[in-house]
Amino acid sequence: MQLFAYKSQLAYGAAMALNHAILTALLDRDLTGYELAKEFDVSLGFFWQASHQQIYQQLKSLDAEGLVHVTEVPQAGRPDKKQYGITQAGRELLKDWVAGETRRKPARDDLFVKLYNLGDVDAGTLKDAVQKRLGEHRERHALYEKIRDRGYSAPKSLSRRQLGRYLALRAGIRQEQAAIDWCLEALEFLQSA
Amino acid sequence: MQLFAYKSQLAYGAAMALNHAILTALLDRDLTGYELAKEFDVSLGFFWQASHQQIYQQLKSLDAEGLVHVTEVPQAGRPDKKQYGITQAGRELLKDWVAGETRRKPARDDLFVKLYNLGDVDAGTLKDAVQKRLGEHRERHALYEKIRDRGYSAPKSLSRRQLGRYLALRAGIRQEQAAIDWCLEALEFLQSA
DNA sequence: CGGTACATGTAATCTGTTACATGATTCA
DNA sequence: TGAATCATGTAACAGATTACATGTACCG
Repeated sequence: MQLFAYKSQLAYGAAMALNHAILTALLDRDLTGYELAKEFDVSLGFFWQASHQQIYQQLKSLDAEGLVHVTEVPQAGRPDKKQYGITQAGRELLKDWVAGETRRKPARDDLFVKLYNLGDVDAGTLKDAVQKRLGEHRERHALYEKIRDRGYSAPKSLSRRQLGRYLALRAGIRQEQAAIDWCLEALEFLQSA
Repeated sequence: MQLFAYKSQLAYGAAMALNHAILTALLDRDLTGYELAKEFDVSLGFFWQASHQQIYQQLKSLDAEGLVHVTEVPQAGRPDKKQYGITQAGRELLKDWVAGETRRKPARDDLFVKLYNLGDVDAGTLKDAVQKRLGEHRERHALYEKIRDRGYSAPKSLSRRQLGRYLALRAGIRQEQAAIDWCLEALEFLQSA
């Protein structure tokens, strides 16, 4: 019964879900739900976002499946906390997942769907949306570069573990740069539209 | 009661959903569910993907909300079809949506989460995943360029409607190019890891 | 006194995916 | 005969979002 539930949810090659991201975060060190939520606001969260509500629910089910273990830590003055760590079963599941199929998530960006409406709406509205997006991409790009400068100044001599994170960061930097370039191009066209 | 349901689902500034993409597709001309599904395999579907199952369900609820109208077209020899068109209410809702907030979808790409596992798994596995991804991006990039060459050779003299589509396509081209460049960079690093 | 950080959760709803289901026509 | 195209759907489930809920400690 347990086995069946396990198989159906997290079998080899299963689609990516928050579960795998949480287990990945726990490879480094044991974390509380709260700390995990913070991790998903930065770093890993740049590539897989999740809210604290989602995280607490997933931790419960990961625990039920034996993929993480919990230690309750009583605290004076503040709420008790639960520290989660990855189990051997969790590590094995992660490895299988990494070795399995990697599918691209279907693209879903409303800005581009909105652009399909350009013939029927005020161009200024869309120009503003692109302008706003430009700001967001610039901000994110700057953040990524800051992280790179601080922690990855010598990419050729990184540990395997660090290299993975560095490559993900490089992907982020390139994505943001491409988005910035596109916004500038689009704004030029929209200027005269 | 009707109004309440309408408000809660598609109010001004509401989050993007398939509904808006469907209404956008219907701006051009009336379509059947089947044709919409095909549209979501190309063109609009590059920026907002959807399966036929989802589309048929959404069409039903869009009809119930008066945002589209249906004409049943009996056919000899093949199944009858239902042709959908956007209503005035649908057009207004779309306009409000375009004018409303445009939020970035949270990034969720399992490839990058997998890279965080590089310290604990065989590098070859991840190299293969990046290699595969490279092929997908190259294919998609080539497709976008083909579409551009065929329909948008003179971008400076496009109609407003065409310009919107062109800019979305340009975004796609830039995204794919950035992804290709990243894959090549990553492969070089993973070669020696 | 108000805001932020710490700390954890439930419930309802919405959205998307996968599996299942049917049936004719055309082309190789 | 078998695959592709046309044509439409239901049901179950998985995953994500939003709203709601609670309470302490510390800093300004």
